[in-house]
Amino acid sequence: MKTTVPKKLFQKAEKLIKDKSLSVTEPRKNILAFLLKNHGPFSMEEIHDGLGKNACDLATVYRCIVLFENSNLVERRYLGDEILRYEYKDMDHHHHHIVCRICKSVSKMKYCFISEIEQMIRDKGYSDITHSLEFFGVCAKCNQK
Amino acid sequence: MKTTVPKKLFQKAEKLIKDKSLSVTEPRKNILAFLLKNHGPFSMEEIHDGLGKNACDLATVYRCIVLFENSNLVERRYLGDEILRYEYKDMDHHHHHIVCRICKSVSKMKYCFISEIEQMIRDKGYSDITHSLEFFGVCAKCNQK
DNA sequence: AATTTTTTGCAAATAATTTGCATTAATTCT
DNA sequence: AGAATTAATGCAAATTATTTGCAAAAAATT
Repeated sequence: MKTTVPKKLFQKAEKLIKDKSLSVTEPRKNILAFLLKNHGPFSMEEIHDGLGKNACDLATVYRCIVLFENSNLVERRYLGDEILRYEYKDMDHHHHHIVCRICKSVSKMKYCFISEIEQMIRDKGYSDITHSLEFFGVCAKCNQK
Repeated sequence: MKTTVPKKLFQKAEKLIKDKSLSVTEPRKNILAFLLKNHGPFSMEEIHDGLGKNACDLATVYRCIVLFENSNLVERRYLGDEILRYEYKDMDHHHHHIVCRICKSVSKMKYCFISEIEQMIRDKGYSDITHSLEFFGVCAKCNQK
């Protein structure tokens, strides 16, 4: 991954962090800017590598991602293997993923109509309902082989 | 957990294992019977403990569960924390879960109408589609406190 | 600019999962 | 059914992933 991140995204990252009243540090800016640039989701290691070596310690990635997750800036994804991955949580673009079981490619799915189910759950007395929805399959390319 | 498992379930477990042409061993029977008796889903440790001490080694639980998963006898669940859990995969009773974010209680949800989405994904060239769908919220009890 | 508070890097600790291998158990083959 | 073969298990050790303590560095506050 390891791509150059435009200055604009650093500024956006900085603003997002500030708006959550978190202190703005180099590692945090780098990590969030990386996630703004690249859709992911990425594992901790992938994020660490993506920043380029010596950007910050892996332990710092763990700490920042957990912080971002608690601040609702980052969303954790479970994609069927044992690795947890993270991506920027864009409130305006709720979506899910389709993961190929063979090549592990991930493609975005913007459709999601489970609000009816959520309403049912709300009727049972639950509040603050969220969901996790991912699809798995064998993609067209892998089917050809 | 650690409940006594009726003989009938041991026999059912044995049959299920045999039908997948896997060798039938004590640990495998115990583990599957435990999952037939208790809904779960359970972590590796919970399964191990549930069998009663000295039933088999924890490493054996890992090996058996992975085997069962590959044979489609057991289903892996991601419930929002970092622990993966497993339950018996009853082909006739596809379902999902609602997890309370506070007390972690898990309740079953038999509703699932995402076949339309799966069709869309199929149209994109994917095959063998499955999905993972879990809901999270704060349950009625926890809301009272 | 100085002080206080928070975060980071590094190393070490912990926890989770996997593996090698000798032993034991299950299956297969007379 | 019993011997031979194959596969699974237990145990310990190795590996991997994640977390933590603490001194140093950086950010926020004054």
